[in-house]
Amino acid sequence: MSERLITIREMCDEFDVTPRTLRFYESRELIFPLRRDMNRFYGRSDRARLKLILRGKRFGFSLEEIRQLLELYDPTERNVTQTRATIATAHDRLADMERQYDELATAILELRHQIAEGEKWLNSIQTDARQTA
Amino acid sequence: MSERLITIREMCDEFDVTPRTLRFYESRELIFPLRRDMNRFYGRSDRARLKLILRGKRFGFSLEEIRQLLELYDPTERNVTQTRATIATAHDRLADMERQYDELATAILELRHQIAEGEKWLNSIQTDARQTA
DNA sequence: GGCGAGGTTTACGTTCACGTAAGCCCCGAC
DNA sequence: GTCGGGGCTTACGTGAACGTAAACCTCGCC
Repeated sequence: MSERLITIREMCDEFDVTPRTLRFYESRELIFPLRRDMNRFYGRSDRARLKLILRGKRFGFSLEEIRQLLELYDPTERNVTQTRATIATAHDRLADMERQYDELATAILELRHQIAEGEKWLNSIQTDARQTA
Repeated sequence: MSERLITIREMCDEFDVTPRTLRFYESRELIFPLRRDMNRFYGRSDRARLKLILRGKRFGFSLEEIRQLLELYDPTERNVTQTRATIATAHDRLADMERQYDELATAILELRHQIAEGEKWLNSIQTDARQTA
């Protein structure tokens, strides 16, 4: 299938990150670009993983938590006991995310309400100004 | 109404944080406990604010972003231009949260799928073991 | 009256997730 | 040939969000 490999710069442009960030993620074993004479080349899998990494970060997960989750998405040389552990922690993360989902719904409603209140207050001030004019 | 004031220790127990954390939030002007002869006493407002702070943190917001949001929830001496700015950034945060809400829904579905795949794989291994036995 | 528990300030230490700078290699252009 | 551009490693710096230690005060209690 001749995987389309891209350089670190193309990767950075595509995902809006710095080379330092990609090398850092690699050092933490979150991505595994192909190394050819000292240079890095990123394939489809690396792009998929980076996408998941950035998404995980937006949800407030640490890189270590994300690394554990990535093991689940990656069907490389699975060991049974290892996979069991991965799935167990994945269940925990899933529970976290479901809790966060509900909380987020509540927070969004409350924030909308507060914004509406604030705007109402601003309008009342405007009205006062017009009346006293 | 004789507001029920609680000590720093009670506050810590109620929200599972350390005294250091509460003092730190105070130094960053996120909460404003009453000071009586060198001691801190927390009221209803402080508890409400701390709840919002901890929730904001779970969503990945920085303390500074949270501080700005808190201004919206707090109707103390509002200035018009100030409130306008607060509401503007609140709209941004709201957009962030709505994006995150949608992303989270997708991520949850994908994670559930991956967990199911992992469990299916584990079962297939179990079956192989039985068959080869 | 001493002392332990709980509060306070000040200040340096720590972890995470990178930023930034120094120094080196290699390659294509001028 | 050299020179700039891009990539590499190594290593120290940084901001956020606290942890932790030192040194103090004060209150209730035996």
